[in-house]
Amino acid sequence: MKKYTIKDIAELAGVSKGTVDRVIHNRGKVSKHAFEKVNRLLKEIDYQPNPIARNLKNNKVYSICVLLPDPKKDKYWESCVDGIEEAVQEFFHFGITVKVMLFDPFDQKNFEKQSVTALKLNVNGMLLAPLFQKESLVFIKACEKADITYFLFNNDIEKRETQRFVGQNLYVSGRVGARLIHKSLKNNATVAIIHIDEVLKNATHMQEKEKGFRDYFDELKGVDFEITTYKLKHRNSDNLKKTVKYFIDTHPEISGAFITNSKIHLLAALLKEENSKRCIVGYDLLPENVKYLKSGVIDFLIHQNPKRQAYLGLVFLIEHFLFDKDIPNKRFLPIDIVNSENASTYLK
Amino acid sequence: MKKYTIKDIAELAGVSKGTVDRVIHNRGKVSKHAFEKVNRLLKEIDYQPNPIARNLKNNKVYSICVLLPDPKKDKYWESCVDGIEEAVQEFFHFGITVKVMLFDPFDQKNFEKQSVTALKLNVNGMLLAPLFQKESLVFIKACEKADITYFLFNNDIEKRETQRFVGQNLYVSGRVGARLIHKSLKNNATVAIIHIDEVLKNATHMQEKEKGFRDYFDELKGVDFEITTYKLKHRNSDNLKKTVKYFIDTHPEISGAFITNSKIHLLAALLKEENSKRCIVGYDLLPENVKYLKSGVIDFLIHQNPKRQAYLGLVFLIEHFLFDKDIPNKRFLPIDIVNSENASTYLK
DNA sequence: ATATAAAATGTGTTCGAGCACATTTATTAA
DNA sequence: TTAATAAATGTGCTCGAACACATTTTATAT
Repeated sequence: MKKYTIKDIAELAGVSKGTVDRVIHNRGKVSKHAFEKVNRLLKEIDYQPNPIARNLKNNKVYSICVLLPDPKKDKYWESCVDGIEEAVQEFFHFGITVKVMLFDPFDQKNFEKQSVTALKLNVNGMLLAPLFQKESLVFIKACEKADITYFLFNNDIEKRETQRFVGQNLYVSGRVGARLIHKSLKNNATVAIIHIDEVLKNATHMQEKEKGFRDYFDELKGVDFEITTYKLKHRNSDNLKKTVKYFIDTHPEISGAFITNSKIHLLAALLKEENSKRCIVGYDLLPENVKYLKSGVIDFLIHQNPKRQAYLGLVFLIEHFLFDKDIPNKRFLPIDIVNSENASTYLK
Repeated sequence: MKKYTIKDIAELAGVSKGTVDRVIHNRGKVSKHAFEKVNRLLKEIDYQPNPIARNLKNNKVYSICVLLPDPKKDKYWESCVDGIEEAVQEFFHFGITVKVMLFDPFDQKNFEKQSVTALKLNVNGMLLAPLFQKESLVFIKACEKADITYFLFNNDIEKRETQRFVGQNLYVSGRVGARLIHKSLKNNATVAIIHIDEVLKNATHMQEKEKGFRDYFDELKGVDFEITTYKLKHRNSDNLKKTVKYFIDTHPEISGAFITNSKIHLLAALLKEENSKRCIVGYDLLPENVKYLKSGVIDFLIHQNPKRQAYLGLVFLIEHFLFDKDIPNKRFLPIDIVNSENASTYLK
């Protein structure tokens, strides 16, 4: 398995390396005869340019902006920063500049403001967690207009032409939660789907999870689960706690609960002791959540792997710029089920 | 954040790049004065050589041998080949040669024979799945003597000085299985640990899983699980089926079963219909196993990710040779819990 | 036929690290 | 002091792709 270089191809075709280069890059200024001869050889040999040499000379500097929610406002996003860091480290020598911009996940206006600033940075690529549907769509259109290559992670948005997305299939994710609760509770039980502190207008991802959850139970035969959806929504965290407590006190019949985001610790904090007759399933390996998982209050967490999502999204953009790789269409990541025993294997 | 080159350092220190090079690689022939000046600068700047340029010139060709069980004899190993393929593809241009050697996982003599052949290949590195404890230890000693850098994957072996291993923590893996069964069956049940078709003398990995499984239940309070270990061992697959069938017929009281390897489909084939009062947990996403997972006969599979294990093991060796990276000590991979709903997210 | 433009092809430099070899400077022996 | 030797330092080439620029060949106009 020989490694062919441009020089090898040139010699085989009886031309100079300049001509081979022109053929490879379609720069024109090549006679039909030479073009065909070289092209045939390239195909025959399945020539792959040496990626090492290719990037040595590369004096271009590509800039990418990552637009994601402020981890201070929602800890879920903390590990994304690690993933971005990792990718930056990995491609440091290739001339990649990454600028991280944060926005308030509870404030559309702030997102709009930050996205306008991001556009002004005049970057080559944009990695975005499109929390707000409508505003994100506007932003993406603006990126297209400004010839900025964009990529989405965490959640997808509807009504898009392109398919540039990395993350989990949230519908399937809801089904996974349903299966876990079903297997734990057996037939006949009262189950709650709980959306905590979400702006539902924009949170189609919550709805996707709910749909998957409900579909799973709808498809079952011979069992009788009663499923109700609850929305606990408050900005103020003290208020939220009161609401959750009230909710728990007034719903003693619920034996299974599916909390559709990482806020599950707010509910777990009020449940305290382990109860093997109950099944509580939620999302994400926040330290708070893992604590309740290990103490047995939470039974399962679904790991959305935000770190890997951010890492991969960034790497896709970088490799597109550096190596002309195609940007992938909808890359779905594994949906990891975590219990008290395997939690530690996912943390670092 | 400027990218410093050897030339930059040389200019700053007022010496030639040759001197800087000698300092970096400790080749000597440098005056104390120059050495210190350059070294101070290197540290101050935190100089990192450009990995691209570094490998361009590299005319050395490193060879690695992968010694793993024949996937034809045990399908578990099939996906390892994909992982190896992936790594080879990724590092093709860096001058890496990989030779895969297969051995019969049920025949120690064959392993010994193949390992002797492998040693004769005169490779730089060796990636090994050390199924047979004693023989593998002998082989590793031989590698050390022949100055071959080795790395282990899938299972570790005892009594080694070095810690070069990538795979899962099998003790933890057993605990994960136990937690799944515990959560599904609640208090009081009869549970079986089943080792199918294993040569136990060498299969310390089975024992690790069993220990984790039992420890989990031993640590529980106020519950009464009865746990029994069964060994179903036959080379001939027809015989095995008969044994399994006999086992099932004579143990109707068992409501939970933990099968410690990928052979779980042999048992599942005889269980047929779904039963929500039962909990069957096993290992690995073989097509056969996934089939029974989706039909509800198997409740959970623990994914050992052999593809990633082989991939990472190979990459560690390659990066050690190419970039002088340290070989990692015991890299434990996540233990993935798979049910009927998230299975597809792990398959390609 | 010859000048001129256009097309095709070839040549040479660059990127950064690594290493062989050339050159300069310091040290020791005669 | 000078020659011989050792130590220290500098120079220049290589890897493969990319691209600017030089040169040659072909086509077109006068």
